[in-house]
Amino acid sequence: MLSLFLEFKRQVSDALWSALESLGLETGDLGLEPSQHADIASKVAFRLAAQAKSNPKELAERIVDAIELPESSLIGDIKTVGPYININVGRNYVDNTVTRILEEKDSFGGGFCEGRILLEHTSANPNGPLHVGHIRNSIIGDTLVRILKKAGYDVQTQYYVNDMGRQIAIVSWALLQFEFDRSKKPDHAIADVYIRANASLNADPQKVAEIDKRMQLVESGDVETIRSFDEAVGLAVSGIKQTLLRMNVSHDSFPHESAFIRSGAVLRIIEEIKATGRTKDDNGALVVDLSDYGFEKTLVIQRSDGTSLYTTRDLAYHEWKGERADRMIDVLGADHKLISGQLKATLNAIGKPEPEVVIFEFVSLPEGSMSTRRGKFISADDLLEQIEQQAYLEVDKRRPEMPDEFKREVASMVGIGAVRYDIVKVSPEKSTVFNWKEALDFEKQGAPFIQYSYARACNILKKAEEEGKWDPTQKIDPSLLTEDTEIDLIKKMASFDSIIDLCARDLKPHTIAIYSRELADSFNQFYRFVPVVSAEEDDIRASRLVLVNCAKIVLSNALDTLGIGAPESM
RNA sequence: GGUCCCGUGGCUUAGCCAGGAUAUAGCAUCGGGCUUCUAACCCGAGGGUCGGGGGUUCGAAUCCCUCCGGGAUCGCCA
Repeated sequence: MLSLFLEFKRQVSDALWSALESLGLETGDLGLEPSQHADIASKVAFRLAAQAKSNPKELAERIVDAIELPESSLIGDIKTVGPYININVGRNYVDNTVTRILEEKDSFGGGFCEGRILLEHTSANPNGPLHVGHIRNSIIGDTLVRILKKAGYDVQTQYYVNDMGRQIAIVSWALLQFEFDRSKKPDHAIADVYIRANASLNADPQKVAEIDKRMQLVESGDVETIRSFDEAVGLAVSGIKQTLLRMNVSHDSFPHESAFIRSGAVLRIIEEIKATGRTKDDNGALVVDLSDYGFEKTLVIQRSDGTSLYTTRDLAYHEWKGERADRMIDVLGADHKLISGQLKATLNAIGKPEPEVVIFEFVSLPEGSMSTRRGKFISADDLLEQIEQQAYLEVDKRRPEMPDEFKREVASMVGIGAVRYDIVKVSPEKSTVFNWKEALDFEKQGAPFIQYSYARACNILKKAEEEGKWDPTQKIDPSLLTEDTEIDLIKKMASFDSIIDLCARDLKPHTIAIYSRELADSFNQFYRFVPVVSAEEDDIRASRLVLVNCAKIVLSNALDTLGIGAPESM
């Protein structure tokens, strides 16, 4: 079903077009935009002033005079303010919104897109635990998944497992050299031996030959080497999965790079690229010329020892994905900008569909960039542990009378929510520096603010129910909702689906984070100024209770889209 | 050196792609509000050369050029 806001916008466009037509004016752009002065505003008078041989202010008035509105319009009033045409929604829009939220409940806000999407995110090398840089990928990726699902797409998520790269050769070698600490979470124990192995390889460069040997063996299918790679990867991935699950992130499948070697897909795609005539031999390595795509340097797709590279296997992986989805989306760190551009160009050159790539900039530490190899990182597990402890203290302070189980449950929701919100609220293209003080700060107007609004809505309904004042089946009249804060809240809720639509199109998840905060803000305004349970008249109380129920539904949907828990009490 | 991203009050940040009405919020600071549905809330105040300069335009945080600062990257790592 079309978004009410978009339907309103369409009606505004229609009304303006026909008004312009009656005035004999033409334009390609009505200059419609949301505005702080109206629900939507048009700047069209600026553009057409010259054509109409008039000044913008006068023209705006003439246009508004020429507008005719049908009886059932969602448009309320149209006014000029100087050269601007300000359009507000009408009662129909407000009433429809309430009705629609009650009907659609959990599904309110989406369902207007269709098609299959394969979205890849996180895909961190299994050489240690996820760190605070990786989870920016996970959180952006998972939020996008939730947005796209909400929009109506059939979304499958994948974590592409590097089980053949140099790092993994080092990890599997490390497991033979050093003792693996079974008492630790396996991804952390893997990092320990990986860091030791790197130090050892640095100290004695002759050992590097052993790593090269292992890479050749694994690619040629040596059973024992494959087994040892698999063991290393399995240990790391099992730990990574636990961390992701703790953050409400899950993947539908974990395709392994090696599968594309063993299926022969890598060799096939190399042949396809060769057939374009773009390849040449460069000191024994096979390289692709992408200069016509703007890449000065060639792309290596086969080493001089005949083994494949990450890029080659990634090409085969994307070919496979392209055959199974209408849209492919990859969430990648800024270090992948160049390589993903080359990947897209190569796919294009062989006539295959290209992925849409969402790039996020790095999270660094005050002392510099993070590195698993050097052991310079803050693990996601550490962050989650600390933030949940911090959250527990906050709950304990505010609700000392509640049982420990309640406190832990809320602390978990609030802590995880705070981490997810803090990360997703910032545009992906901003690079950030991790800071413990800020990461553990609950005073910011972030996830807890939104969760608290939800809990407040739940509490009102609970209280009304206890007093026998709440009957969810009762028919109400939405037109009794006339307070400014009530109308503002309803309008804000109405725009949820247009935000989902925008996010699904632009792949910018921070928009939904900002919307959710604004929604909570609107609810808090309503909460502050309008009594619900204690409202004097029965029919007004009933319609306000319905409004609270609507807010509960939309807040819950928004939180769900952010992957943040919605506590009924906190 | 080339290429890409970022630069908005003390700090964090929206708006920029599709240029227009007093530049968005939060934190911090200062002041006010709990006998009324949980104050993880609400109200108010101060605080901004939108990195610098130039250009396009009736109009630039937004588009173009240039410089400065930060991040990323520049074939057989991923």
